[in-house]
Amino acid sequence: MTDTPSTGHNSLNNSALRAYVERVERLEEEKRTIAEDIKEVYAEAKGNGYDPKIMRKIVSLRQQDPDKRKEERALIELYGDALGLFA
Amino acid sequence: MTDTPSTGHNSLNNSALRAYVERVERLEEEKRTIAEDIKEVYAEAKGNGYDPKIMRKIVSLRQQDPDKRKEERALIELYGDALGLFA
Amino acid sequence: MTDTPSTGHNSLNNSALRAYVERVERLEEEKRTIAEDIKEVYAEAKGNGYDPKIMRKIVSLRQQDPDKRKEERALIELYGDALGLFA
Amino acid sequence: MTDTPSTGHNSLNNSALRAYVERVERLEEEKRTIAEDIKEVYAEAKGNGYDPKIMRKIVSLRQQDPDKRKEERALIELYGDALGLFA
DNA sequence: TCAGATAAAATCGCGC
DNA sequence: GCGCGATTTTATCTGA
Repeated sequence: MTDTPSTGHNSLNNSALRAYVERVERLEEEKRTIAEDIKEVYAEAKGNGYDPKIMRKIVSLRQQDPDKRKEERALIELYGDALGLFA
Repeated sequence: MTDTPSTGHNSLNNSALRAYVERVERLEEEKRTIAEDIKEVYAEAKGNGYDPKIMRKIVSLRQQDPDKRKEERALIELYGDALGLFA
Repeated sequence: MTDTPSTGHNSLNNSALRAYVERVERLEEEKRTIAEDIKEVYAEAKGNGYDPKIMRKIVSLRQQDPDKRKEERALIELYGDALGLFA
Repeated sequence: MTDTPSTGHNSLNNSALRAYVERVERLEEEKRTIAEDIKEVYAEAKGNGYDPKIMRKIVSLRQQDPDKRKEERALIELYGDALGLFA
């Protein structure tokens, strides 16, 4: 009495569930691989004297819409100046 | 033989465990309360025309060591310029 | 020409902004303190043989509504069995 | 007419930096795509009556080492019973 | 081994 | 109301 393809004495379609779970798992595996690749790039860059932390910031800045980025920069400047942050 | 209040036949000192857990829970409750207070401050500020997102950045900038902050700013400038980010 | 007595060359009411930011900072400081207290409790518990990771799970389980918790448990059981997870 | 490979009046090798950043960006883009695919799978599963939250737990359980998983389960049981959590 | 940084997951709040 | 995006919390990993 394990799982029988036909009957399904519970309300689950086991094969469908299994298929979904396995698809997710394959995709997660790919994602993990890519994440490792990214780490390697940063490690290599670090080995050549670049600061990975700064690089990460640059990457995230480049992903922003230029206009939004400028506007945000301006606001930070404005608020920061108001508090003497950059004095 | 299940668990009787008096004997304690498993390896756990239940009262000690319970005390730890309850201490954590009280502290977590306090933390939650404060987190809500913080949200309220931002909400109030927003109601008066301040941008909460920018305020959060300002708060986090102010928490950094000024020297570190300046150095990081300079590096971002350097890397960003090298890539034409601020052009 | 409201806010800053002397200069006021920008549209910000500096004192209001400063007040908000400082309120947030005080609250953040309290939150940090409490977070440290929580860590200490776990560290002490660990020193007495309790597993902090498990304790965290227990704390989060206790925060859930009992009915919800039971329902979720049942669903995990159901899905897990369907995939032979607990075999 | 912007960055000249030869002169380098700053300490950065711009092309090397640019190459690293662009490699990261390509990989990040792939990662994002896969993350979206994963969301789609969960959405589709949800459309067929499966609970995505539970599915995520199942996926993460399946990624654990079976022995570790059993041990953790047992500990949660132990601690939970000690606090009357499952009563 | 422990703290700090990074990444993942869960939660929350907004906009459609 | 529901998905989407942002924030926060949790867990993992690295380096001291």
